[in-house]
Amino acid sequence: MGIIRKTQSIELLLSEFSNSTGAISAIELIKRLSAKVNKTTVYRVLDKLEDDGVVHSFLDKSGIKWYAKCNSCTHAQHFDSHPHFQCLNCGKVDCLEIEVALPNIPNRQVEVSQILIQGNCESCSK
Amino acid sequence: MGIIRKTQSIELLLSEFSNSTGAISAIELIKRLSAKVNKTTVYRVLDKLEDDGVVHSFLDKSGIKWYAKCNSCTHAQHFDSHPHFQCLNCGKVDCLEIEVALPNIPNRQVEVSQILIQGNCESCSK
DNA sequence: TTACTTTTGCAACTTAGTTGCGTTAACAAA
DNA sequence: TTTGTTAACGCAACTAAGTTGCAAAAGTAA
Ligand SMILES: [Mn+2]
Ligand SMILES: [Mn+2]
Ligand SMILES: [Zn+2]
Ligand SMILES: [Zn+2]
Repeated sequence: MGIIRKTQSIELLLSEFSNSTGAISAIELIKRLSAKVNKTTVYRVLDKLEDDGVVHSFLDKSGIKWYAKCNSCTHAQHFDSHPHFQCLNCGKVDCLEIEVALPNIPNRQVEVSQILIQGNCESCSK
Repeated sequence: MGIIRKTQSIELLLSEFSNSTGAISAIELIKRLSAKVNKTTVYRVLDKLEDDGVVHSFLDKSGIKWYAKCNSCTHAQHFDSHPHFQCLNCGKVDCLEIEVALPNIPNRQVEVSQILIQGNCESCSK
């Protein structure tokens, strides 16, 4: 079940995402909002936002959770199956709006795929 | 620093890998060897085997660590950058010996990429 | 306001993995 | 075969991300 009431915590989380282009880790959000929102609430709100198609989540190489805004997802369907890029220098993570074509895999039915690419971002590759 | 002495724990870990075609999670290895090897040792041996190019590791969707045999890697270089496949039905995980061509990503230097594909394996897709 | 129900904070818990340290066991040299 | 060196080990305690249960607080519609 998604979001039903417009509460302060939800507004605060949403404004973090609207002030940001890239992805934000759950840990970073907890840190940023620590004065105003409890970490349990942060996790719970993120869950609900994801459930509603407002944000999507993925894990980085060290297994921690990141969230980014969705473009046109709904409670019924998530379309965000794009790769994510993590800069090995500055740590920034963002969504790549590109399609990666997976070759056919013999005898296997593909349902989902997650692609994490690491390297140097635009600002860090000079 | 990699493996220097051929100890019992190392032999036991190695035999788990030689008796298996797919990947094995650290947790599963700890469970299987719990009577003979301490979990700290399991983690430390896996680290060293990876360092020596004997196995490679990756995280699954829930962030837990899996290990699989390498083909022709060494201490100096890991060549295993293939995708991994996890069956959503039986949980089995294995290496896919295929190449996935990533499109060029504007303004970014790609160093590494990790691809986890999920779906139904050969035995589970009937 | 009131009544109802969702959402929140807090503390306690879970789980995968790590660290420090004293003991054990490889293994090379004697 | 014994001995000395030190890598590897077991154990207990710890870390860190995320989860759970429950009582209190805050939305919302009446
Ligand atoms: Mn994304
Ligand atoms: Mn592999
Ligand atoms: Zn960068
Ligand atoms: Zn299967």
